[in-house]
Amino acid sequence: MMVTMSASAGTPRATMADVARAADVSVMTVSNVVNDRAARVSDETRARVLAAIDALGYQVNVAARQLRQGRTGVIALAVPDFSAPYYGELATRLADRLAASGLRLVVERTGGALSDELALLERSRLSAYDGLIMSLTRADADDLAEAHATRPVVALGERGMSAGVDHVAMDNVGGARLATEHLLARGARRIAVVGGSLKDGESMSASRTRGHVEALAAAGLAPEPSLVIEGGVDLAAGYAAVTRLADAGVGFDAVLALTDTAALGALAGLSQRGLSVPGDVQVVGWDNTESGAYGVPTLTSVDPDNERLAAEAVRLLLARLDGAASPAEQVVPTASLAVRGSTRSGA
Amino acid sequence: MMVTMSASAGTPRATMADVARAADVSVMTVSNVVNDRAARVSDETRARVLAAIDALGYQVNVAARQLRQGRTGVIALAVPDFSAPYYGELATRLADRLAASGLRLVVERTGGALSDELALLERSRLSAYDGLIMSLTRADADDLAEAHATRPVVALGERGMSAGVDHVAMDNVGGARLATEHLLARGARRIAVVGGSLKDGESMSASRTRGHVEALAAAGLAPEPSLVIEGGVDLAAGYAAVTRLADAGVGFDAVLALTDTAALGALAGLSQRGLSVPGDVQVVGWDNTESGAYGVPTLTSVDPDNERLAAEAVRLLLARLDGAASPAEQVVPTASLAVRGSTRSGA
DNA sequence: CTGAAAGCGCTAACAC
DNA sequence: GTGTTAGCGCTTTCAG
Repeated sequence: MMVTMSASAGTPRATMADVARAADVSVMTVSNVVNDRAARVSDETRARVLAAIDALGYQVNVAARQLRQGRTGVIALAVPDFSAPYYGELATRLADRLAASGLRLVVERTGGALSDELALLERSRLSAYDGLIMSLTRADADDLAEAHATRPVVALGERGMSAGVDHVAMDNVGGARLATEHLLARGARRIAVVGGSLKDGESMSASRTRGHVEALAAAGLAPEPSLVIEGGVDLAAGYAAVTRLADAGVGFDAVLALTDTAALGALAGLSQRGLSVPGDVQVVGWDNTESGAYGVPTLTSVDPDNERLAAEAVRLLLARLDGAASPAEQVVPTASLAVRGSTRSGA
Repeated sequence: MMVTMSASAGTPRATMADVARAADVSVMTVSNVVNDRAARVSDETRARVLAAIDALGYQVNVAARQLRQGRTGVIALAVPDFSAPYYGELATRLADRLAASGLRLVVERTGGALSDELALLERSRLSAYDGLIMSLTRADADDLAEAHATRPVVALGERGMSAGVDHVAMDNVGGARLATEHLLARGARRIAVVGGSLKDGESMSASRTRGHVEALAAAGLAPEPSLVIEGGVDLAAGYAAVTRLADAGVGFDAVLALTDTAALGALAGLSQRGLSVPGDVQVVGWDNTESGAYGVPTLTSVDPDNERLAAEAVRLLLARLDGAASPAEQVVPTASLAVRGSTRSGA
């Protein structure tokens, strides 16, 4: 361990009043310079003010500005979990698009509990942002409506919601049908659903499982409950699911994992058990992440149309920031399938 | 697309004055209730105030509070890139530890450019946070010192810095030596360094490459420039590096990738080329991420001691928030090697 | 083009 | 226990 010079937190900041004094103008003129209200200040005054700003190292106090005008220029993205690559890719897409409108993105973690998701909506926290994009897993329409958010909120992802909140949803049922049809066409007959749930409802797990069951039914097959593995959709869950099935002697010839992350965990588990993909077991993931595209083997995955999801979320949010008071919209991009090496070729 | 009820941004918020009026007390009493200054308000008054708060749906205005007391309870983590799993895991560890001290973590992206890293340090942006943990790639000691941050800053990661800023560094040279010795002991003789650089300096690439070269030298081997692949350390870079080497007919029997992400890309590229790991080519990554532990095959990786990195970063930051004016510290946890299936067993 | 006054919502410091 | 005063740093409004 090395020890070097002091690391104190710096000088007390200069205020607009300090700058005004140094430049021998009023604070209002400083404010006009800082905010580029061009028409309102002469070139020569501006130069003097800028020099003073530079000399004092002045920076505006965002808290004061926000208190006065109520805006921050920052949008928050709330995700259940920092670690899943999908959310990282989502954040990247959103940040790029928002930057084009002069807005900054920061990412918060909700922890995936209902109470955490609602806490973010409390005005006390939301007020630090101009708007919120929320990747929901627990909260639903009624929760959001009750929360009476004071800033525009766009819900993203899983749940079928209908009321009061702009929502960019995923094509959960359609995507699961596509994936299942693809597997059936390639000879799979016993498909394990990692992260699935046979419960009713609009949760991500339930609606994707429903799409899967519909596709089975269309092919004259009945779902088998022992192949629907409830639990998480992270790496460990995918790994554990295939390992447990194999240990229990439950036969299966395909895996539909409800996230790419779970699918990668399943690939690891299958490899560990000496099962080949796609020879012994075919695997389909969900989200079409880059991490899946670089899997071994490369991962066939449901593509929820990530670019469109991001584009719509930003469009809806910008419209609200612009003051739009139109009814809430629900947008559901159509899912497709990105076919790669983890499922067999040909039909 | 569906259209439902209105999604306006909600009611104008109630202020403390509104609550005070409703409860027939002063704003100061409301403030005391809201901030749990227990001793200063009777149970009966408190109940009345809480009822009013509930009835009006009051929430404190954080901007006003911040303007007054200068603190926000929020710590920012700045990372070059939202997508790399390593940063997600880092954010998770930091958020958990900070939560134990009642602090919230938000994640910002710097984009990995020097100007972006410095922009975050500008007081105008930093003032929204009580402190900043910065995963540096471009900025160094002098840059940070010049930035005169107004809040405590802890630098994290790659660069060897020495002055003025608390810094939790990685054991770049030591980790690279360990990894290289491990590969040499298992029979590797031609080790490709993905993301490496033979330039001088303290950059992540340069210092890890230096450790690698030192280990080669200790074994009486000379580095071969054609095996040091400059460029990125993401999935695509790892994939492209091994693909190009194979196409060019440059023989290699091992890969030292400077991140797990690049290593996973390399695994994908090797698999695609029909090369077996660890039979034909052994692979070592860096960061010891969960994503590597679930690779196919599971990834041997340099473990920078992630838990300790997070713990030290939080410890240093909390000390500064507490007002510590001690000299800047530099902490360098010792790296170790997590040995898994991508390198051969035995010695 | 420039400035003075008022106040955003809150809390520290001090009365009572 | 509770209230009063003052002011954090900025921008809106209106007067010059």
